[in-house]
Amino acid sequence: MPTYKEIQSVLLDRIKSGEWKPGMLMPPEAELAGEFGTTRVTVNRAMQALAEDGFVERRRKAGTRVVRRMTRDAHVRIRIVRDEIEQSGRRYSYLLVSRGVERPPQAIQAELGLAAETGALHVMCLHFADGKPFQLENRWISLDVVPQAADERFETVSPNEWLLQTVPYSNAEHVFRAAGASPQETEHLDLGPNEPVFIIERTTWLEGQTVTHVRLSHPADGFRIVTRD
Amino acid sequence: MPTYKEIQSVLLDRIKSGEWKPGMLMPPEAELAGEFGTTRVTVNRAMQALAEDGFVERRRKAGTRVVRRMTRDAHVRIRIVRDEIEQSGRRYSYLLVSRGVERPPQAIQAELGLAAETGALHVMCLHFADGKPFQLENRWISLDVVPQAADERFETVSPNEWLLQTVPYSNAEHVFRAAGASPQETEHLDLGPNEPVFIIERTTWLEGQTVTHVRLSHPADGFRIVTRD
DNA sequence: GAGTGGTCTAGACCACTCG
DNA sequence: GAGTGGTCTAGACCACTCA
Repeated sequence: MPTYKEIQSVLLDRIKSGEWKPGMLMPPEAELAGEFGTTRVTVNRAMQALAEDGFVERRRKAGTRVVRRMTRDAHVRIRIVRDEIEQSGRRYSYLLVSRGVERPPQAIQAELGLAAETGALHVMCLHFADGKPFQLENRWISLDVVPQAADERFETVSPNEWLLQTVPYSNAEHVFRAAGASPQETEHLDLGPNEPVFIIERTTWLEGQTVTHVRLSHPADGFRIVTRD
Repeated sequence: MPTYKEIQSVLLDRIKSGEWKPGMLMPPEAELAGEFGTTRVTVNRAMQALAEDGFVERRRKAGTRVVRRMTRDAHVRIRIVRDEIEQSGRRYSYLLVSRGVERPPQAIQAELGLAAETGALHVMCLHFADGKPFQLENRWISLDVVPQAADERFETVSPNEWLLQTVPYSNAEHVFRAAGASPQETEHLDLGPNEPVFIIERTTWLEGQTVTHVRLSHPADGFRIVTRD
């Protein structure tokens, strides 16, 4: 008697091998239960897992179809920058560049959902790998949502790590892009003017309220994002 | 009687609100089943979903713990370049630059897992948005794994789309990075020398065999990757 | 050894949606 | 209306692993 994971794997093989082609209707659960000598519930569990993984689409009455893919999904795991540097065997160091409450530029203000007059905590800092600038962190924190940040100096703990401790389960959206180095990036990352940088922008919210917006800039050589799956 | 999804959502709220903090042991399934007035199986389904989403870790006898996160996961959906351009309301066009069987450079040879003497199909082509170069596709295809590719001219269908039709459920690994434009990119993408480009490199395999390796280069302005979740 | 999660069965009812 | 998936229950046995 196969487990649902074995069934899942067999069904996936049939999809990958082309026995069941994209767009095709798969047999109903009851029929597969008969074939595998198991219950419908077990087959159901297997097919739900396939649906979560994006291989099939299921609708009541309509049945289960192999998905026609016009996209590729990839998963990215972004580590705390300190761990990323240390796990690659390099020495990590940290430098606070500036910290203060300011009125953010309009784009950031909109992103944070702030009223026109409200200030936010602006922190800039640098992360080094073996003494070389690795990442410039340019961050705005909403003091409405995280008032505790006002008491934190960020002289030894980076806002990145502090926020992950303080607001561990916020949601986030990331933008990855490339650009020529801005004057600020040129200066702090020790680059020539307009040299390529890799930028991650992240906006983080908790229960509908924006917590923070950050721009993480990296010299293009020595930084890459690798997906898993 | 709550459904497992309702239970999942209640448990997630307790985690997000900090009632159950990172590292904490959660009550056993049997106890929660009592609390929710349902069966252990239903609670189990809810907690398995939380585990798949990365919020908790479960071990027999040890119980279920809220995960201590030092990472952030993000999901990326990469569309076929034609869809990406057309869905943004721009006109898509395609140009084949070159196509032929060649001995690939060593790095690609290793990536494709080819013997030293073996050739592979090398295709270069361009994707335009409103007549402006949007993406340079530089691809190597293993003829051992996809012999049908030898008969395909790629004059109107890009290798990207052809492969997605032909080998729809291969696995892939992506690398995202930034760089200054190479001479080739400078020429085809209509850039100045060393202007920033955003590069996606993708290696694709099917049942342990490498199908293809591709380098997709984009002018940095006008290209970004946005994550979902 | 004993507590915890992993999974199965058999039967049931419900919810959706296609024709 | 009828076929399909979504989910629950009650009970059971097993697999792991901590103390």
